[in-house]
Amino acid sequence: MKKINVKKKEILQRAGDLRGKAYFVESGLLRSYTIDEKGKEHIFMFGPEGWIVADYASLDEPCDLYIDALEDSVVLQTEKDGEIEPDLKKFVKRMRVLQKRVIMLMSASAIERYEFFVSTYPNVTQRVPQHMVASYLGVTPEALSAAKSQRLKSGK
Amino acid sequence: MKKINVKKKEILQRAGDLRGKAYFVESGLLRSYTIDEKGKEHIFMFGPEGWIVADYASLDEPCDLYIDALEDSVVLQTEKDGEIEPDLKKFVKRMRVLQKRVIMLMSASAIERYEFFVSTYPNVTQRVPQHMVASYLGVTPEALSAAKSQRLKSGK
DNA sequence: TCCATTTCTTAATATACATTAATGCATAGG
DNA sequence: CCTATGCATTAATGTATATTAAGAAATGGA
Repeated sequence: MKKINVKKKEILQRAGDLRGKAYFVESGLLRSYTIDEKGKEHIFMFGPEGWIVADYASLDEPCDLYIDALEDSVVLQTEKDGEIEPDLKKFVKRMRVLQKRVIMLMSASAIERYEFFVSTYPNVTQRVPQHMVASYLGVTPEALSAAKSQRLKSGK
Repeated sequence: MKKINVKKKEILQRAGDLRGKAYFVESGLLRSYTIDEKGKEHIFMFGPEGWIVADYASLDEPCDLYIDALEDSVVLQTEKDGEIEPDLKKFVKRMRVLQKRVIMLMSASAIERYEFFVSTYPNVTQRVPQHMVASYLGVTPEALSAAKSQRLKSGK
């Protein structure tokens, strides 16, 4: 637990980093964001005073998010220790699922969402009607059906 | 902590309910979802074996989500006690923000997202450039600008 | 078994949003 | 103070997805 001063535009963490920290914002403003394959930024969250900004990658996984400062800020930096309780660990795991879902909803096309869904829930895909999958993805059943048939045509 | 058998199509929880429970799925399949003003369902998550399904409303707030069973299931129902630690409480709060964000991204138009953002971050709106707000909302700066000017024309 | 209902697909049309481009304004830094 | 850069807006065009509608296949309940 270390108090640090951060200058505007300073980058605290990059995607791919291991051992990401958690940042409690005392004053100023942080943000976390991803950069997609096309180089486009997608802001995951803003962190004004009183908020906590962190990547919910597990301890052993690389981060998905960049974190930087939009204003000069004072933040408390804390290690995401391995010593947290099992209850908390479960929460972190579920936060990560949500984090990925948000990023996906902000940036992915219908077919990309579908492929993400299949990899997240491999054994659910065959157990629910497709219109429910569409509802989960945030698209209409018709759009999902069309996207899937298009994928088949264009190889694979 | 109570083990219950749930029949397919049985509804475990409705939006508006107070004191929502958390459900650990031993076998079968649950889902949680919202219903928007137009009556359209938006599935928030599926809960196959091993997953936990719950609404992240605080204890004193009404739930946002319906929870029902897509297959005959066996679930452990646990009270979301007030006796959780402060650390966990913070997590629940942040889960709720994410939950609302996911629902919003699945169902809301650009201008609805903007209004949601302003109410979530009232004191951030004026501190960040609008193109960053757009990035947070998952729309382009141009689309946000157009949506806002359109709202002005059509009364307020 | 049969019928009603649900589910999936396809197609025509509509629409919200993305993309691209140009312009004017504000701002920060030398 | 001047200039380069970032920012917001507007407009023209393109595209992915929504909407609406219809029909065929699958499913479940009586």
